[in-house]
Amino acid sequence: MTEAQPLYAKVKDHILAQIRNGVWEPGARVPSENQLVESFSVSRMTANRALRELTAEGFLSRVPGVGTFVKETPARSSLMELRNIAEEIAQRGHRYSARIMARGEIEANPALAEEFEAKLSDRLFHIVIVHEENGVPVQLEDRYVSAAVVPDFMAQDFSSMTPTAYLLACAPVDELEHTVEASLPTHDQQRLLGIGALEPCLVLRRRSWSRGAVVTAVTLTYPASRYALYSRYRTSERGTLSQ
Amino acid sequence: MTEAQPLYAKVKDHILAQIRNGVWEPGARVPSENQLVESFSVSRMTANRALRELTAEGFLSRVPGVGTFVKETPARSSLMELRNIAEEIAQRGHRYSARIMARGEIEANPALAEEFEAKLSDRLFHIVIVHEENGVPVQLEDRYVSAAVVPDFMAQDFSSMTPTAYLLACAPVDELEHTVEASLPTHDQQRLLGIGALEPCLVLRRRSWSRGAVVTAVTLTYPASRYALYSRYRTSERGTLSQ
DNA sequence: GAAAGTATACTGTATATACAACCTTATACA
DNA sequence: TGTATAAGGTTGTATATACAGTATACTTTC
Repeated sequence: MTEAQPLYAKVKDHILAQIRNGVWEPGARVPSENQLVESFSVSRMTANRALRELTAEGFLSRVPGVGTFVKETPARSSLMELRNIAEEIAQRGHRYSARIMARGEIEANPALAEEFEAKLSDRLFHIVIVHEENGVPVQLEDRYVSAAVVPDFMAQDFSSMTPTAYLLACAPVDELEHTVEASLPTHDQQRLLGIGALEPCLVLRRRSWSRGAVVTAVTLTYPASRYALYSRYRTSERGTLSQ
Repeated sequence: MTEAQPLYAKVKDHILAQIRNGVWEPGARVPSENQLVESFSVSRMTANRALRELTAEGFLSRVPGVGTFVKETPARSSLMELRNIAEEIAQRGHRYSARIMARGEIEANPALAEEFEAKLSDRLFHIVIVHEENGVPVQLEDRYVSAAVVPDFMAQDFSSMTPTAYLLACAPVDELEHTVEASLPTHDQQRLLGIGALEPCLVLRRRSWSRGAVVTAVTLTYPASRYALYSRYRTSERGTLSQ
């Protein structure tokens, strides 16, 4: 967990933490490169790299001759909010249930290592859950979790709290990646979801990052006839839409 | 227009150009830092910055002790942004083309009237376009547009400017609704997209509002094998990092 | 008092140098 | 033949140094 971290990453983390904890509000001035040189005992190039990367990542804005400032970040709603499927079903007045079909701890294979931006020897938790609405399977969750980031993951009781909810409570998400595609179900998926071979499925893949590390990678499979993804939101004043 | 460009930017541009022009295919090896030092007469730190930034931007992948390689970039579309499919395809260095399969003006039927929150007598434009990447259909666009909001819609030449781009220029979007589902293609869709009956499709439905009125309702159908929806963003950041 | 000049602080870029970690390949040895 | 070992190339990080460009505050000059 406590890996040897490069110096520039330590500086980045410190600044990000101040922003996340609200110590430095949007618009606030961030220490100059020379001040960071003093307080962290690093070279100016190292401080510069930390500030430059945070700027490229959208957290800061810099003005030559003036200083560095926390960027204004209006809230954005997204198509893919991290919604809790249990709550969602309950909200519709239906009965939620879950069946855990598999759980274990494995070593990362090459594909998983790349997905987690980690090494081959790293350990991952794996869990397969079928989520049901009124007893009918509506979502197949196939999830890998970094054991380094969330060591206590397996101790949880996922019939009472969904993995999504638990992970959100453990590690603040600061980056999300989604891929949505359509596919016909495999034999396993047909069996677990109780659907036919010709029923198309939505497949949503999500990776989430916390403090620069991949926390979890999950594949959610929805039978098309029982589920659709939906979102509706207002765009902010300045507009989140690019052409 | 030829601005004074930093050296690291010149190196970046050169590498990007080779990738965009297809000189360096995905997976191909990129010159090492020391080779760039030689050919560009820069210091290794400058070459390193160029390669590091291109890696952060998703164009390259680097392996310590081995080398730097052009990253594979699968066909993906951003979920959150209203992006122009023509630009998206061009950005991948591929050829974009479009075929208009139908266009006309109709009166709203009950279903459409409800969708547009309008009256039955209201007039709507209808257009069906097949978007192609390197001559292969990748998206079927079935769009209705409010004639009241965008009276000049039909006067446009949609082989040179996509409807999305035109509508964005006409009416600022202040609300968006998305639905994503999976389905098997209808006969018409099979014919228009040139796919088989067993190829599942992603179906994205979008409604957009401007000044309280529905501007357009569109159904986009993507063959699963040729396209996936993609988004990646930082939760505290404004712009989507689509790459 | 206003304009011009000056000092200072800050960011942006570029270089030379150094060392660590990693991977591949060739070589020496058992 | 198989196994260590060494060598060389590659990326990753860190430092010290230098100079350019920009904005602000202060001082001088008219």
